[in-house]
Amino acid sequence: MAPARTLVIPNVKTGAERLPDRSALTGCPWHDVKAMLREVGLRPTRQRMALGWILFGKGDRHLTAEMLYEEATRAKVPVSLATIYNTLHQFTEVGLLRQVAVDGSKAYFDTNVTAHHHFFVEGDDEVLDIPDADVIVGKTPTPPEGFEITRVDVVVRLRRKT
Amino acid sequence: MAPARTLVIPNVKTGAERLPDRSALTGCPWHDVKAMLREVGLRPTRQRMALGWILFGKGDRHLTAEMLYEEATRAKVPVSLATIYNTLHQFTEVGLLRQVAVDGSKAYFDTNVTAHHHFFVEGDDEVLDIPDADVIVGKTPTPPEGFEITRVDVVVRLRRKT
DNA sequence: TTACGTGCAAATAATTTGCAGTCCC
DNA sequence: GGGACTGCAAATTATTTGCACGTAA
Repeated sequence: MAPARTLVIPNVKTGAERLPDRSALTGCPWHDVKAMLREVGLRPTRQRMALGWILFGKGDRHLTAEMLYEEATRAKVPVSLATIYNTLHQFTEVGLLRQVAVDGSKAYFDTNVTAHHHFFVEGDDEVLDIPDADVIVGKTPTPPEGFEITRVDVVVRLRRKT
Repeated sequence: MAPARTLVIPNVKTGAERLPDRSALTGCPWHDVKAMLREVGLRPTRQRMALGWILFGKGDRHLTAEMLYEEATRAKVPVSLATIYNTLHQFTEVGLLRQVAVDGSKAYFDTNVTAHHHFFVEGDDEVLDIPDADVIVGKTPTPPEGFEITRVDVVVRLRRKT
């Protein structure tokens, strides 16, 4: 009997609560990104448009700043690394992205901001979404006195079979 | 055969002056640091002894390299940061420590190497163990073809109640 | 003795910041 | 035009490395 999802993640968000509507992103990416930026109150500049396009133009992605920089460069979009970092953080603040801490060294940004968890492939340093129904946190632990839970992150670390 | 010898720690002037009962070393089956190091094949040098003492002398701990460095310095144990890093990694390799990736920026080392999960206090950047029975990963997800699971990490992020 | 350890300082890697110049509204 | 945005380079932070010297077995 498929019990209802046990995973309950208290999604305590400050400020703007609504998740940006990306349902229409299948259409003209350029137009969509501009609307998306307007919606969250970010000025649709050339570089933010281009980065938004790269980020949200092809499904769920997990990128580091460096990866996005290379991709932008490859796409002939001249953006500085500093702007990449700024943009990633701004997008995260307004809820367009989610930062995931899978690996100690670098920060990954996830275009899927709904509640879900991750595989992390050791060695390749690759991040994958875990299919939604696949991980269940049975019992959310009781936080210590005076604290509240902001998020529960599950990282399933993988290695290539020998 | 002499019984387990007193560990010689140079001039420890912190509050924890007394020699801890080694039988109470939670998660550490060895009876003293020297034996512990021998057992894992590491030469018991002065600095490794001192760091092992600090790490395993008082229950489960979550330390960064910087924290351990400061504590060693405070305890009048002259150790360089490079040696701290070397030692932490060597200890991790032989299974005395476990590295936890809770926060993107710095690496935490946990003296509790048994299977368990963590609270992470945002802002304070503090790491706490979650009581053993408190989190249950109900269903381990199926890894993608060709991969096997090495570990499942659960991080429950906390914030101070306002 | 001699290989393993250690300290120091310089080298990397990831990210942030200061500030002058640029561009959207 | 003015304030938001961007780029560059220099600054920070966390960690690693190269190499001469020290020390446990």
